[in-house]
Amino acid sequence: MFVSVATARGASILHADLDAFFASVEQRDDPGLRGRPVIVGGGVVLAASYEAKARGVRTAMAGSAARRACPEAIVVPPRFEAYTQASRDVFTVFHDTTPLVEGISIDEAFLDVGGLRRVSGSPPEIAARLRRAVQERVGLAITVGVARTKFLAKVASGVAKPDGLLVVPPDGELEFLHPLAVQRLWGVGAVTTARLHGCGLRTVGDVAAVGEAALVALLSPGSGRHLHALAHNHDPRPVQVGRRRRSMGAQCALGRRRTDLAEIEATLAGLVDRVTRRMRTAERAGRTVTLRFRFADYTRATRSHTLDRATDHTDTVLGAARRLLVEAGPMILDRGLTLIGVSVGNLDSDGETQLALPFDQADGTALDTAMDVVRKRFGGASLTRAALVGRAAVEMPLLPD
DNA sequence: TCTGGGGTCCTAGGACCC
DNA sequence: TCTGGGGTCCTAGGACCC
Repeated sequence: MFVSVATARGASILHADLDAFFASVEQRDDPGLRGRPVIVGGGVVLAASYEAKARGVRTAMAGSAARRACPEAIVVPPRFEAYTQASRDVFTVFHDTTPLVEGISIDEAFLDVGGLRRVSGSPPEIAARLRRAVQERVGLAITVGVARTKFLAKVASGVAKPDGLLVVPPDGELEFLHPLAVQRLWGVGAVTTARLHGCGLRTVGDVAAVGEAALVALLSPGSGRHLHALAHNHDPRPVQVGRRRRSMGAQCALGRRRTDLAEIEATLAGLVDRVTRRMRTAERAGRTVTLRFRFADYTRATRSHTLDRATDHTDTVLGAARRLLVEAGPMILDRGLTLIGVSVGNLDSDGETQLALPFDQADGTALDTAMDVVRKRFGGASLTRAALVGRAAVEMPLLPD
């Protein structure tokens, strides 16, 4: 594990987000699709080009509804290998910009460029150069938000889409934030939006004007405090380098036809094989096997079992999955299974982890700060080596006791 | 309109231990 | 015989994200 500590000054966090990613890759690779409404995916919309979005097509919309909204749309099947490669190419550009990159998903990442001012220029300059580099080297449009915190940088890129750049200056944060709709807050989805609207809270400013206790009472302790902090622009989370996934899974929609347990078991075996192969490739092992079910009425259920020790063996995972399936058998037959998934969680961490921590003072205290954070986060882990990297980062490999 | 295939994090209750 | 508080782990459900 490594820990890096970077100075936080000014608006130095970038949130870079590719525009309509899957659809943009399709338009890049097939000139005949450029400028036209493109839908990726058949049964459900995985991605829509901006031309299709302008006609009301939305991600996750049912394919039939999308075709009704936009009959002239060109529907193409997804090419996941092409998207994975494009993502790798874009992340190479990110890593050429700064070592402090936190990948969020296949098409977005946070970059901390606070320590690069003397070498590479101001964060807005770096952001503009990053956008040009992604366009020139990968052929894709990317939107970048620049702010003092991750949350604001993400909100900024959301507002700036598509193909935009938006800088939120440190002295203009609340003026930017408070007029926005509550849905712009990270973690506020349909359910929370409805609850807030029910109380007459429609903008971030409205939420900020309500006390934390009221938000906690309305939502839950966790999300109430979270929302209160964001509305008041408190987001101390650092850019974390090298976060590893905590679970790996695979799932398969079965359609509405009746299936028997033997058929489901065969599907499950295929899913387990897929997941454990990926685990072995990634050199990860896990302990908790979870089955995920979705039923004809779109209700869901999960069943899980935690093994004594972590494994990546197909047969071990399959054995646990089969037992869970048998236990769930009556429920499945009763409610009509339409989707089955399996995932393995509790993945051990056997490699390097990097944290980037903001700190206010010069390099001497950076190390102390980092060690405090590491002790809190990793408990018994001990620091074995520390090295200064550049002017603003400290890297420390850790070994468990 | 009738829904894919990935993931993350939070909450809450119960078992179990000291 | 009747009784505490705190902590961790496991399971299940749910909201949310891309």
